[in-house]
Amino acid sequence: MARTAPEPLTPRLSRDVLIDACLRIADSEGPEAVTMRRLGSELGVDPTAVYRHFRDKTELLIAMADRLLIEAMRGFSPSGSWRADLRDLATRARRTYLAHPRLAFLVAAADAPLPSESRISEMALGALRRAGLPDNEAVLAFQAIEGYTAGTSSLDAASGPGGGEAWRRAFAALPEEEFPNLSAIAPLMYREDEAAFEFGLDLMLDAIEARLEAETD
Amino acid sequence: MARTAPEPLTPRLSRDVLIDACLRIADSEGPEAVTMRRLGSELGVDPTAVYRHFRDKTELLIAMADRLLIEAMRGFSPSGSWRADLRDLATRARRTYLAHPRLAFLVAAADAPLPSESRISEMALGALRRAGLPDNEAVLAFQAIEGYTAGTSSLDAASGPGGGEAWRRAFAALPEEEFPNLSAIAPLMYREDEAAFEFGLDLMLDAIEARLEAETD
DNA sequence: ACCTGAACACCGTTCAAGT
DNA sequence: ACCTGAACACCGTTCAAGT
Repeated sequence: MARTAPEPLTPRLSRDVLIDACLRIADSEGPEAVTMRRLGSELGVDPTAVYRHFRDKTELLIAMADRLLIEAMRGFSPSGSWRADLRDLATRARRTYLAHPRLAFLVAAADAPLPSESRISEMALGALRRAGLPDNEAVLAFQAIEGYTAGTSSLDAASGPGGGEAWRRAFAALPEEEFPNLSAIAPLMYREDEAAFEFGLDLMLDAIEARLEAETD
Repeated sequence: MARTAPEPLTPRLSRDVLIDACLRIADSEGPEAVTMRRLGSELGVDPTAVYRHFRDKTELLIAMADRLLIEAMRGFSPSGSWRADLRDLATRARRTYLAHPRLAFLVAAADAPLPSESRISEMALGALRRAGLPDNEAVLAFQAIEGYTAGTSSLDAASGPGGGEAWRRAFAALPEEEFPNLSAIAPLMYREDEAAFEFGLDLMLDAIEARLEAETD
């Protein structure tokens, strides 16, 4: 009798399908929920099937990071203002790191730059050189802004939501004689992560601008 | 017959003894080696004995972080120059975060400020207020500098030693037409984490200084 | 009061086996 | 070529029991 066609030739898994599942789990249940077993259950597949497509979990997460950073930069194009460009790039990266607290660490610990990272670096270095910064300073400024953006955003993401309130209360409760500054300023502390991030970014950009003016004198 | 004295009244464990053991293990084998079982073997004690002194592992690591930050600030005293003070505080904190890559995350995720952190905040806010910054700006500047220092240092610590060399090679190998800036600058990238950190810190301090001068005009 | 030890509910990963 | 499933070597933590 007629035999049915041989078993499915199309693989059920692929790198993209796995990355999609990672993102779905991370977004709905948090990054700590992304385990091989959870991934297997999400896709109705044995947990160890993942190893047919990625060497290990780190390689999978790195691929996810690359996807997220590419997505974050989609549609960016230089505006004519180096300052606006750097702000735009930093803001896009920040949003990604806020949504995925562990991403920056993964990227930093990788043993090669992600493709997305090369593209971001290219764009940011382009902005700094167009601004007129000499190459040696462009590198230092790039590293400073990159570290600031990735670092502060990751730490902001790690601090629990509504954590600011608890810290203000703790600071306000400290003895005034020993902590005169903190006592006085307590009500203002950690109110707006976003404002603090932009303040610090603008400090750096202001100083770069001042440096450029000094050099053209 | 004479009975020996009752069993040892002095506990074999204490919070300080456990923190010491953590530091010994972290320094010699890296932070990932600090497990409850390893802690037990280090002290010749059952791994679960730790729970008599700390609620969970996080509480233990937070106590370790507090110890390290107190140690880092030992001997600091205001110099008369707000700028030198902030630089000194940031450099001390950076050294600690470089030596312990996960510390900043722990501190950020804690549900209350560490005692050491209150003291550091008090000193840094004092410097910014002495500089002449209004309170609302002092808070933002403090948060920016704190995040920059903790963030970049933690990320620098996470990147493998000698990682810079691999990244330079990868950047140099990119197609020049698509990555003109990165190709040109590749040999200069990620050469000196320390120089980049100080460059970024000085950018922020320069901008704060400029702001102060503008306000007194 | 403090520590032990078995046990539980997890991890990432390897490897021989299936289809 | 791709997936399964048992197994290994780990984790943090709980709880009843010992002394």
